[in-house]
Amino acid sequence: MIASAGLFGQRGYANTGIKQILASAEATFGSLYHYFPDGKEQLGAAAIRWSGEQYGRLVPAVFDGAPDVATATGDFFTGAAAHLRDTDYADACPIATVALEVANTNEPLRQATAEVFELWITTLSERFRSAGIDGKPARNLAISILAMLEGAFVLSRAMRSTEAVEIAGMRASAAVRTALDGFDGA
Amino acid sequence: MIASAGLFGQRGYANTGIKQILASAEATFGSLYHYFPDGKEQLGAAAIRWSGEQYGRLVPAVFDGAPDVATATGDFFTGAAAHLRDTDYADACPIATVALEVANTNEPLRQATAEVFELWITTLSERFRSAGIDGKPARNLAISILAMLEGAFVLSRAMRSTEAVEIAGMRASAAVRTALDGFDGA
DNA sequence: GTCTATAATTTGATAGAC
DNA sequence: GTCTATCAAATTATAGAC
Repeated sequence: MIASAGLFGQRGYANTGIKQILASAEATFGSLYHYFPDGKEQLGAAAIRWSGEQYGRLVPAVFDGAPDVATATGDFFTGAAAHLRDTDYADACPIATVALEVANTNEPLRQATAEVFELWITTLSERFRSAGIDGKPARNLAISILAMLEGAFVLSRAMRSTEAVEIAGMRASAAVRTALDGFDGA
Repeated sequence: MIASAGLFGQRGYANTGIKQILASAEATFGSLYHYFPDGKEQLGAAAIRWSGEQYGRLVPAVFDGAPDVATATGDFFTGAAAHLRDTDYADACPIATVALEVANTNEPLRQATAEVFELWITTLSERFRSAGIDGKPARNLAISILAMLEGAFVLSRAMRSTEAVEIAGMRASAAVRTALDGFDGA
């Protein structure tokens, strides 16, 4: 599972072969089709949901240790930039590549990615609400920040530079701080 | 070319077969390999660059008709949201899907996507500079806005809702307006 | 230059031994 | 439950007729 999730996230769904996954996981066809009778698609959906839950845990991991949600948001982007560098720009969002691939070609997988994004948005929104931001503005802020992160990942991976993630991180952090100060609720 | 660019953009590189492209373009193997001797990879690189140039033309198309660059930025996102709806969430960024797929698996194609992103950033930056924003802040603003657009595309396509693009558009427009007012240069 | 037929390889999936 | 051998289909690419 962890192997397939990693490969799907880095290379995409269509671009990752079952044999490649089996080799990476040191598993065989027999065991894979025993646990996933519907094959690649079922494995893909499970990998998406597993990645979504794992990556979502970064939110408490980062936010619990920060003095406030604006700082935490900045820290999240800083950490993402470091991880990008450490993995030679391979590890960014674990589901974005697949999400774009399957958006109009595979409805079950598309639903899995949509559920994960909704989970992340909800998780972030609750953090902002706990910090005193109203419900709707908190959700909009969460969507904005997730969009900045996802888009910055696209640019940073393609351009092999953390510049985009760093710039987006500063802007995201500033957006949260502004919302905290009550001057902006968009 | 236009057919291959459309398919690559909507379904990704690995997920789009040559036969599918030939059928969609009503062409044959003979003509394709006559113009693109190196096959799919060469076609992919050409499609990325062609898409990049075409999509880049939307910037003057939108910005020339707007009263100021902040309004133009908002208009761009509004237009993108409408186009998403019109195409059943198939048409968003023409190169993002491929960019993520190839970032760590195909260096020639990765370079093509990086060049396109750099072109778009430059194009946007010049618009902001013409509006009176300084060089470095103008580039950072362009990167931020492109990241918001790309990320919002990911969320909107996966969730089949224009919500993310609309929210990102408001924030992007506001960011440009703030930069114009000289209060912010990040 | 354009076409069809085919080659060579790889893909996801299955069968059946153990 | 796990393995290997194998299948049928699809993939990119090429050859050679026209």
